[in-house]
Amino acid sequence: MLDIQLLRNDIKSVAARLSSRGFELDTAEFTRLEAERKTIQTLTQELQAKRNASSKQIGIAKSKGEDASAIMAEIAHLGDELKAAETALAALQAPLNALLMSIPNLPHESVAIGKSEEDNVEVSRIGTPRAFDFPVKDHVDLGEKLGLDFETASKIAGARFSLLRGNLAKLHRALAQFMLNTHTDAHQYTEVYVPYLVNAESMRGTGQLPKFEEDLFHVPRTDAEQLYLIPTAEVPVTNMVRGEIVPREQLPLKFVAHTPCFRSEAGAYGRDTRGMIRQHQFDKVELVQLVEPEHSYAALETLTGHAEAILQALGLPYRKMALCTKDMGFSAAKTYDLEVWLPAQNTYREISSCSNFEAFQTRRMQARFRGENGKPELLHSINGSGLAVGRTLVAILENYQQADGSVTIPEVLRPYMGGIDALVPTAS
RNA sequence: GGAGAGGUGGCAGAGUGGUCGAAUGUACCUGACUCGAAAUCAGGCGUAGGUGCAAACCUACCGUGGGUUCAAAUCCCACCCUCUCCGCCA
Repeated sequence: MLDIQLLRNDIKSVAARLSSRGFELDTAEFTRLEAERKTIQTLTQELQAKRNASSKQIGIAKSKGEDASAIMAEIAHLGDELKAAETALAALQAPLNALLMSIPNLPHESVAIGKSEEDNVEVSRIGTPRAFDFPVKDHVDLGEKLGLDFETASKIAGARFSLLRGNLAKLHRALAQFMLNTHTDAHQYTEVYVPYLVNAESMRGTGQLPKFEEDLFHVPRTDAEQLYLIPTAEVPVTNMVRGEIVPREQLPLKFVAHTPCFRSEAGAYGRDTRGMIRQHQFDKVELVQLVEPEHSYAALETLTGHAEAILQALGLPYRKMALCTKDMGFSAAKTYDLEVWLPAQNTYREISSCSNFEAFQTRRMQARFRGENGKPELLHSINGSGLAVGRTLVAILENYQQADGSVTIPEVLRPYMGGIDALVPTAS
């Protein structure tokens, strides 16, 4: 959510910055609603003030045993008038608030203006894709004999689910463990274990609601509030500070969580249907930081570096992309995507997305700290995948495959794998 | 699942219809005393919003949402959450 003051004071430049990301702000509508709101709010408050003053007089008169019927007669008509004003005000504030909630974040000034993902800027390219002297297989073909089973998953649940067996499942677990240990030990994040089902308020806090309801899995309950399956650990972790005023000396807050993520992929029919690139359920290790505003862009750089450190330790070639205005998510002010090399697709594919949301999320959730002057100020939130576990597994399979269909296990993962150095295909 | 208790300011805790945005304590800030500190004394100390150049004034908020009333922290209804005991349970 943007600061409404910004819209009141300088809606033209806000609209200009928003149009760079393809969002056309209805400035006429906002200005109209806002002008009406001002009039009606002032009127409402005047009526309330009158009522309060008179009620006080009645109270004083009665406590002295005097007759208050004169004052009471004077404001007898006030009730209906006030009720009408309050109703009118509420009827204005609802659409005003809905409009405000539907406006995406302003892109940071360093973000390239673009029309599509074609305009994203490559910041760096690390590692060299390996030269293969045999025809490369993709992770589906490789996985067939290594324990990757889509048929059974689809029998159990349906399309866009996967099932892992044996050492492949263990490798998946090893990746998550390795990432968690690296972030807690080397990068000083606090590990948290969080709910995978959250309430609507939390979804509003991080920006999934009200606009992206169709992307979420719902869990209706007969005798209780509806819950949602988390699409990313960003939701429960960032909402830890919802409504809190964090003591300044505790900042920055740095959390890491390993959770499954659930996405309906409603708008993705037909895209990435092969393999485990795009699933309804996948695991992710998520990094979240809550920092003072002046440090948030530095924090975005270091957090992105923490995600990169995993790719580097695993020896996976990747590139770092600075997303252009059009390709960024709704809540982000600036985003880096990390894209890992997938030899079978002969391309780089997103494996991590690291964003600075500035105060966009924390304003919605009123997550604050006490600034130098003692006044509460909004925190900035930053998060990023460090990394998506399923896609990392895919990258390992494809980049570390051997001619015989086996897959070498990267050095750093072997301690988590009981010392074995390769996944070996089954005979059949 | 059954029975009960309760949600008030950073914390504790009073307040059952009227000068209550809320006593008191504590924490915190400022000042006085002190060489300094402690103790003591005095003052200050919630959040959001509106009008205004400002000073200031006004409005809302006592778990959430409705309702009754001239007036609600206080009465009524619904919901959410927490705690205790019993039962069940990974």
